[in-house]
Amino acid sequence: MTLDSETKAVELPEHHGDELRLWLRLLTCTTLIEGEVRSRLRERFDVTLPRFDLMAQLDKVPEGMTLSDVSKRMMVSNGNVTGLVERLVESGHLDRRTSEVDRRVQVIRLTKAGRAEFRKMAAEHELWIADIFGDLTPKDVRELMRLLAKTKTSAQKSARARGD
Amino acid sequence: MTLDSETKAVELPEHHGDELRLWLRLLTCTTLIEGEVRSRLRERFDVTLPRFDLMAQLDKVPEGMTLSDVSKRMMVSNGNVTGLVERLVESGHLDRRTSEVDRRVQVIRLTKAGRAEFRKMAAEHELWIADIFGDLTPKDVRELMRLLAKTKTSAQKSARARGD
DNA sequence: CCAGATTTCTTTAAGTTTCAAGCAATGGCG
DNA sequence: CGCCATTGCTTGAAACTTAAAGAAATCTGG
Repeated sequence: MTLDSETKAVELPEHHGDELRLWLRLLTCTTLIEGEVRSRLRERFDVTLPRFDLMAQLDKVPEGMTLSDVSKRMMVSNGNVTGLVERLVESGHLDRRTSEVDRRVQVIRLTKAGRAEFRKMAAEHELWIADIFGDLTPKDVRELMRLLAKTKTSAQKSARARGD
Repeated sequence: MTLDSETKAVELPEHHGDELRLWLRLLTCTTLIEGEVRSRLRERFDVTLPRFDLMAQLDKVPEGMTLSDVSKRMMVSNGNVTGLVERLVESGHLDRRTSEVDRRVQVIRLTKAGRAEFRKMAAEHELWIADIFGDLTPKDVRELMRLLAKTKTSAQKSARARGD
């Protein structure tokens, strides 16, 4: 019966409300900011957030990336990227070609026009973000960075433990 | 020219990269956790995250809420809620009736079955969240709560300044 | 009372998103 | 070489999401 009581001790209803509240607050913050950025992007540049995000990924890598790379970086499904890229190629923002060393692979890059347009948007976007986080002191920012890094690591560990 | 130089001083290209990096990290964290929760909900209960979230809102208010209330709380559009509710009524989780004092208003509540199913899911959900945030100390949690509250206030202020 | 404004919800179109299934190309191994 | 597992991407179905326009009920100021 010792084992039994020990087992019970571990399974006793613990106090997890704080973590739950933290998660809800994290989600609220992100949703709030995301909505704000989304509506500014639409209003100001008539562009959607996913399009902007995709272009942001590509802007960092002039030589281009494969669809899989994009999909991993954006943490969205492959099929999602296929559709997004389709529309961005259609609108002339992206350039897409099949890799010559591996014909399964599609390499996409920003076109000249796409890059120019993105840079313009990105410059304003950065100001919006600075404004949105405007009440935080540099110390707050550092501290949040640190705690979110820790959170990310913790979440990744938990995901990995379950089997990715 | 004093005014000019003062103006310039304000408009000098400032250092906003930190805020941008913070926003990206915040977004990464949330996306990561959201994806994890989403896939556990599907795997374990074959339910989508939006359905779960909607039921979570309703669980807190046994007498029910209007669609507008839900839409505000979840920070999603009205049309979105209309569709979600439709499917959840269809599946027997929700009960919907027209208010008698205002015939524009639809009041929705969890059905008995819906509530029972939600409670079961919520119990496990809370454990997942605790696990996902498992590396954070109680102090980390408190500090994150505080900083995210500040962030939320700042973001709301910025949104309001633009005109909601 | 009643005309216009507002609120609540639905509808529509376009786009985003996931998951699962499928296809094509590659790479490894016997 | 030839099988077959893997990888990269696309497709298809269902769901989710938004913005915008519309319909119905209510409220408000004259």
